[in-house]
Amino acid sequence: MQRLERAFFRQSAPTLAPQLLGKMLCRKRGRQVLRLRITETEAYYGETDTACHASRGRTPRTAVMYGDGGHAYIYLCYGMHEMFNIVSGGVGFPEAVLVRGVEGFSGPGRLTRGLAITRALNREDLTVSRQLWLEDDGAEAAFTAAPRIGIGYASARDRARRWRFTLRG
DNA sequence: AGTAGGATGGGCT
DNA sequence: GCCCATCCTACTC
Repeated sequence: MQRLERAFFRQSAPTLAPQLLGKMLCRKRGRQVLRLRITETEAYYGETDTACHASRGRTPRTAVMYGDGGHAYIYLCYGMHEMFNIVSGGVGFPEAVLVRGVEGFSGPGRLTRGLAITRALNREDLTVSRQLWLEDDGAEAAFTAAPRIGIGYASARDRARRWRFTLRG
């Protein structure tokens, strides 16, 4: 088991998102560590991506996306669902990968509830955290690409982008 | 200071 | 397929 480090997360979101498939999302709970394989991701890429929260510019909420790759961006959706994103790329360009599914939990709201991932972990540095991190166990990961979910407000061009990645098999 | 709407999910028809 | 719970963010006045 190898913890994923900074250089890996500094790739652009559309490149990083499929590479996160098959990696282990690790969450410490008491004495135990839950390790669940990532099965579904989505890329959100820059201020010009009208589906990305940063499309309206930098705000207190989105500031973490402008920071270095490898940090957690966690926000509340529809007043009840915590969404877990991994900031990608380098400093200054806002982008992130939404983790939409892990083995045992399909759906971005369900997996955060199942792993007790809340906004208390917003901005957590996943390269050094003892609470939340990622590991590579060397598994191969074939995937399929499709349009992103729940972004009807975005431009037709951005709705059509195939930036949703699902583990095949 | 007030408010519209959202990167969802479960339950019912 | 439709409805809606539930609350924060960001935009408007």
